[in-house]
Amino acid sequence: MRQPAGRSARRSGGERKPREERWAELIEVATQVFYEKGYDGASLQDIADRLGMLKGSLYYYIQSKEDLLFDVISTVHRDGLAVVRARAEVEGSPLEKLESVIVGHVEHTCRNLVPTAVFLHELSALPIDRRKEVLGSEHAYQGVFRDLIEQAQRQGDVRADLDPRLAALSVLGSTNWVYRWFRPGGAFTPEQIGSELAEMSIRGIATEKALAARA
Amino acid sequence: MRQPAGRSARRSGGERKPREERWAELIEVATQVFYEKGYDGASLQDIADRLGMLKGSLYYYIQSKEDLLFDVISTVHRDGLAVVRARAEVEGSPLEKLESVIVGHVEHTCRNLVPTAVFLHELSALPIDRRKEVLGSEHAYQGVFRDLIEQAQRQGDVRADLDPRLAALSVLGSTNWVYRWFRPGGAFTPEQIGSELAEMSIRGIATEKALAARA
DNA sequence: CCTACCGATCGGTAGG
DNA sequence: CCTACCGATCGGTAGG
Repeated sequence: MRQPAGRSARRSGGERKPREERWAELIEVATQVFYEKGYDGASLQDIADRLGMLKGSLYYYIQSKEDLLFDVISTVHRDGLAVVRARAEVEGSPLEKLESVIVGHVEHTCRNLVPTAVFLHELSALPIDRRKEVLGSEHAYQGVFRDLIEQAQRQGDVRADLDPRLAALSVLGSTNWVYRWFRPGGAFTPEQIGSELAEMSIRGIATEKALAARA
Repeated sequence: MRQPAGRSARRSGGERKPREERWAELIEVATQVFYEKGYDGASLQDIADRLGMLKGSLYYYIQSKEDLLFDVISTVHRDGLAVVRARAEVEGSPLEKLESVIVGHVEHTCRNLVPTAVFLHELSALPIDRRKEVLGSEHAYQGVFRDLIEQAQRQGDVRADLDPRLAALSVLGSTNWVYRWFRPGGAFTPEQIGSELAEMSIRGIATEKALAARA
């Protein structure tokens, strides 16, 4: 790790910032620009402009444009996965866990709208090996939902005739879609959306027995 | 409308085709390339290569790259909207209509996977006026779902405490998401997916009374 | 449809 | 971080 050099000429007279701090700014700006223009539509020039540096100077921090996308995507995916896994491990029945997982997932999505949108839109811009590095072995995210649905099904809390994969995809669709319409300060809070979507999802797949016991 | 000129030199010896036929090929190829690479990642060179013509020759058919995207997107949107509107008008209760609309929407999505994916991913690449031209006044698509949910709610078939907008977005999320995981020849047929997603959606929002009457 | 081009911009690099 | 640069490619055009 090289250290930034000392007193060279600056572009707009600002103080040079520590590497870590500048890196954080870089990622924040890159996230925003990828969100607005898409990965391919965004240029390093756009990003450099907003940071007040020259395009070539970005290579002091990165090896390639792709590094920026990878950081944005892997961070939001790792954090989101941690949220749902934590909620899948607390005390409770599988159906109760699933409800909590859905709420956590939706709230995390609302609170990380921009990086989540980049993740869901631009994952395909990563080469396949880095894509796998992000997603982990198997569909980790999807697996959390499907496993809980299967467990709930064995307990008679989810309808027996339902395919757990299909049910998981239905729930993930309903919840992930939030990234397309949620607006901070809009008609609904993340908590409202989380609890309402969870309610609809649970009712959509649960047995009458489980629903009666819940009330 | 100019007619293609007669006997000029050809690139690979093939016969020159009628304008309409060639235009259909152009759109088909463009749809596929936009799907694979995204609109910004796709070049007119890519498209011309697959058609066996030169990049500049594309301008015999189009005025700009954007024309291609606009055609792809407006066609699939128009067709999909026609499907759900037709099903919203047949005989039946609002809840029955909604179920039919969901089935139709999902099956249309499965059978038009590639253009649907381009629509859902690249709409934002269109300038705002052409975007509005595609979507029509207000959110036409979303409106079909929301209106039916509101009507069903007035009849006591959808839970009274549910926000119809939120419910519509939940259903649209679950069903639109199909474009990300459906594979022709995979584990599920479009009919299966349509009927299962509809079942989950209806159960998720309906009152117990309506569900009992349905069975 | 092809020939033959153009200006602009892209991601990226050597050297300091 | 800046200076100064490169090869490649982009969408698009004039003229036939």
